[in-house]
Amino acid sequence: MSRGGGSANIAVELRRQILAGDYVLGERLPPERALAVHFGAARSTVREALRRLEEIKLVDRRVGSGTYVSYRTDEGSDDVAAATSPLELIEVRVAVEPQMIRLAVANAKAHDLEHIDAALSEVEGATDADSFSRADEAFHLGLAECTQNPLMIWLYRHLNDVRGHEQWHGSRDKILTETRIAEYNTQHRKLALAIRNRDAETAVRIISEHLEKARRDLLGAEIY
Amino acid sequence: MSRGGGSANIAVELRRQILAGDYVLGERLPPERALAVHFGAARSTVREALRRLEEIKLVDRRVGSGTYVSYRTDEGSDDVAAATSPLELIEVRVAVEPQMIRLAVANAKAHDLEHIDAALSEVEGATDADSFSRADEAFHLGLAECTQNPLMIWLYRHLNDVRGHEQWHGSRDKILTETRIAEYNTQHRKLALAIRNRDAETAVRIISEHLEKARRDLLGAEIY
DNA sequence: ATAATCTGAGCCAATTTTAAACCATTTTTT
DNA sequence: AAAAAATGGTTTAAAATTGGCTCAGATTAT
Repeated sequence: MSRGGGSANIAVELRRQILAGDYVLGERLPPERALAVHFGAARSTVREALRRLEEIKLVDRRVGSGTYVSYRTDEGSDDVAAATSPLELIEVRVAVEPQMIRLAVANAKAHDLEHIDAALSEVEGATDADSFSRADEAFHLGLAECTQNPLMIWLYRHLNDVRGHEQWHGSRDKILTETRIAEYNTQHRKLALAIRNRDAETAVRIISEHLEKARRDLLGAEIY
Repeated sequence: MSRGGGSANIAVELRRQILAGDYVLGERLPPERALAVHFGAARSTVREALRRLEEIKLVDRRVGSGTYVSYRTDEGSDDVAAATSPLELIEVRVAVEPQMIRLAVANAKAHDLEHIDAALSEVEGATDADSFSRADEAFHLGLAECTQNPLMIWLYRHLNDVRGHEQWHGSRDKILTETRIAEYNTQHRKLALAIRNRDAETAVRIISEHLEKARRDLLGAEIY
């Protein structure tokens, strides 16, 4: 009981392309004659393949017009994280965080400072790169929360999403050596202190150094 | 020139660009005759594609004027927009834009500069508060695009979403007097020039003044 | 061998695309 | 204020494109 050869394979390939989003909802597939050439098959064979796709409601065929995709793919996925390089993220953080710290110093409440201290303990207790990264994200988000600015908090959550994207995990282990983690933590502690002391200039200076260091460490790692 | 296709695929491609934010709310699409050349199709075919976009309320067409995007990429940021006050938005912009401008000066390409100039004309041509606001958003987004940093562009799009939120419309007419619009436009023009001259320090100074002025105008309006 | 499938070609009917010209409105320039 | 240019709206007829269909022969799998 063979389930057809050529037409089945063509159907599978076209189905794959549609599901992969190569063709999106409403888009017209190439004409049958063109598909025939492309797949090196007879038009009748392509037609059989298209008939199957039509059967499972993946496409819709109209005489004189064409074959159209009638399947909706998930298009709302976040591809920003994928499109953003580590260096580009640092660029944005350099733009955002210094002024964010200034607002944090100005607006942090006692409750926020406690939160920061808790996050600080967390990040200082982290040993491996993975747990450090997560704790570091939480610490910086804590800084964002100090600003009391919902937009700033929302924004920083998304920066963290980008940080947490797959793409990072590769080089991260190279960057986050024990030495560097210790250095980052020194800066974290100084930063938390400066905020507690309402010392904006010192805090801004430290966060700038912090990010500059992150940038250097990153560039150093990317050489290899 | 995208895929051969026909009006359906032209519509799909334009829809994709609008949803991706390549064209922002209120921005004018290229004229039908230009799109026809670009897609290698007859004007009638492009018109058919635009007719579909109009049908689903993605664009708005005005005789003698052009085809305009009437879709705002709103998703998810609605809650933040509602929770963010005008002053809080300015705070975030103050944090983001100066460094953003620095990156813009460093990375802007000829194509971006043209885009900036077009946006500048648009914003200078605006008379009422509504069209000025939209054009102003497009102008600043153009600055973000100069950075070539996808995360920065994504970020600024969302800042624009917040700006465009209903909450603003109330006080906007009080703030955007003719005098102020003229003042803003003076700064816009100087800013565009500084970027073209690759003069980072001047550009940063102007954007800082620009935002500081916006903050002052806002605070002045909120007294009443 | 037999059955199923594929091939290649031709024709049909429906639909879309093209091309050109002209109009109405808006925008820009003079 | 007037003129020129730009832009979307409309019409028309011809040409090109496209899926639907048939059929005889070749190929392939069982």
